[in-house]
Amino acid sequence: MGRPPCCDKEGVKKGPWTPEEDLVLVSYVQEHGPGNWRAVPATTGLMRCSKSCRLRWTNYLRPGIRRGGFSDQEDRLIVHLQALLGNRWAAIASYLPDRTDNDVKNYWNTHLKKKLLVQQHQHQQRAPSTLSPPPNKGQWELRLQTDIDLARRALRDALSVPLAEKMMISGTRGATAPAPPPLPAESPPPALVQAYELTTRDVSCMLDGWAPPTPGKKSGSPATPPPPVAAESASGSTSELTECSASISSAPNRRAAPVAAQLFVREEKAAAGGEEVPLSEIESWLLEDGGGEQKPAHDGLLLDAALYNFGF
DNA sequence: AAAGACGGCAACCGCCTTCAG
DNA sequence: TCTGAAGGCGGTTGCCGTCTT
Repeated sequence: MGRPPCCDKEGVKKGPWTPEEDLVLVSYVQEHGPGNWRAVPATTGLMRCSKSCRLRWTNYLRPGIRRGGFSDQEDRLIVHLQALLGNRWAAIASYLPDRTDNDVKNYWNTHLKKKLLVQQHQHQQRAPSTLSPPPNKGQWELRLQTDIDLARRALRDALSVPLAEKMMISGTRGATAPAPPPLPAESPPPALVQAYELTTRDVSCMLDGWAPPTPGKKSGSPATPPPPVAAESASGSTSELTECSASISSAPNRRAAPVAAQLFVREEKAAAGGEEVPLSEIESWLLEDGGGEQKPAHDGLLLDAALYNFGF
């Protein structure tokens, strides 16, 4: 015996979501919280599969999502992480607290991959010996260590950018999101507001004051307590963006603790003169070595070619 | 100005893991 | 303990807007 079926295949609507459907879904989540997606179609009358509802929420309607306008820092972080983790987009996106795995994946496939190929091609023309025959075992071990060192250094670099810079949108690349409308006086600063894609922001505004319920024992991280940021962000001194990041990190079914989100809050608290937030284990791992410069050990390292030729 | 090519991205598909019954 | 659905995730598709000819 298993669970009852989530939804029958017949009569399920496909294709783009309408604003009305979005509104229904947002209202449901506002009332019940994210999760138990199989109940959404039955409860709301939406003619959508539960999976489709979850996808729509996690990728577009969830508060705090930033669309398009990837910064150079984000570019670098994605490239580094992709080199280290491969196409594990969910893991990569966990280091970009306001990005979704789908967004990162699309951005990689449509922008970064091409950019990387061009840069690699240019590098091969400058130094054809770069892509040399595979190394022997000793070299391979050295390579692996270099990969790890590079990734750590990259993460340090990317995550140590001043908070204000992180929150700024470059506006020179990626999707051309329309400029947000004028904001009321009590709204967050423009730099923060720009972080939201227009339509998503509109819907997200409906969720003001809403906080995700405490994750149940459902899949994901049953033994993992919510990150510190979730509770601390409710202090009122933190920005809307921080709260969004916190709500993301504390959302149910989130497997990896978003380190970047924690760093976000640490930096913001430090900037505001607040108390020091303890370093997590991962942060400590990232930041150990005292930020010492590490040089690539091999010319033949493909990762080196990717990273350094990419202009990083 | 029109038509075809191209690129970006939202959404679907299918596989895998987790977990409820 | 077993079964099968839910949820998560990465790959892929197809629509739509933009660009080029």
